[in-house]
Amino acid sequence: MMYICVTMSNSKLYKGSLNVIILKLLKEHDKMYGYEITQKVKALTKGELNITEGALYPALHKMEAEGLLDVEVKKVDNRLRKYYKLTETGTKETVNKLEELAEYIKTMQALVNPKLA
Amino acid sequence: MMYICVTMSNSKLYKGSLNVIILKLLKEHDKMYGYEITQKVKALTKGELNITEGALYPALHKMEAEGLLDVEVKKVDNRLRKYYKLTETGTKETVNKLEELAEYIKTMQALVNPKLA
DNA sequence: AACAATACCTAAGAAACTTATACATAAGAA
DNA sequence: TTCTTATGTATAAGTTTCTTAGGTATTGTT
Repeated sequence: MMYICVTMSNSKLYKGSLNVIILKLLKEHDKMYGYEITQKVKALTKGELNITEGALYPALHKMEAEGLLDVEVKKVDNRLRKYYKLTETGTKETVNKLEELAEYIKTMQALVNPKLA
Repeated sequence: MMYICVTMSNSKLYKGSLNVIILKLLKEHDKMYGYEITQKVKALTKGELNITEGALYPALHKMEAEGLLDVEVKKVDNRLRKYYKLTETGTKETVNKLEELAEYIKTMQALVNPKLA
């Protein structure tokens, strides 16, 4: 049997949206580890958005370096997990980034679909 | 007198959104020149989105090279203008890109504001 | 025994921006 | 008159952020 994929199998991320996705997930779920984030995004978007590890891990490390995230390493089933959670600064930043995103989406909709504006 | 800017004076573009903005404007206005596009975007978004020339002109050139746009040079008031318009391919591409954007916005809203999904 | 899933990581390269600069004309203010 | 602003084009250097492609290691499945 053969299936033909009709939908965009993996639409490209728009630049900057990865950070706000991570922040939002951490805001909702308190603490998460990298692999968990990739699976969560996949599930929430029904497979439409696939966060690649090559994008995710550097992003997490950077946000940690910027003081937005705290890390806690745990060993589960003899495998390493790095749990990330928002710092106070990170929580504030999340609010800002979410506002920015909402604003941006509104702006884009006004541009692209002016009749609804 | 001193004023403090409260709004995002110039929110960064999300990667990929510039192309679809250009395509959409050309779909609505038949033909436009670069400077006109920057002014139009500024007006439509009340100054919130400023398309920089360093982003715009290379993008126009690339879309022309890809066969999405046709160019027509005109001299107005002794100044050069390059009018761009959609080719047939460009028109089709515009439809696709607009669909993709709508899809992406929906996905992001589901991620970031799951209560409304 | 081999493969998929889980879990982390980085390096090389592409792509799309920003910033800065350049050139040129016209209009308006100092 | 000279300087700045607006109009109009363009490119070069640098940054950020992603994709692609690898690497390591454990556990569970075929």
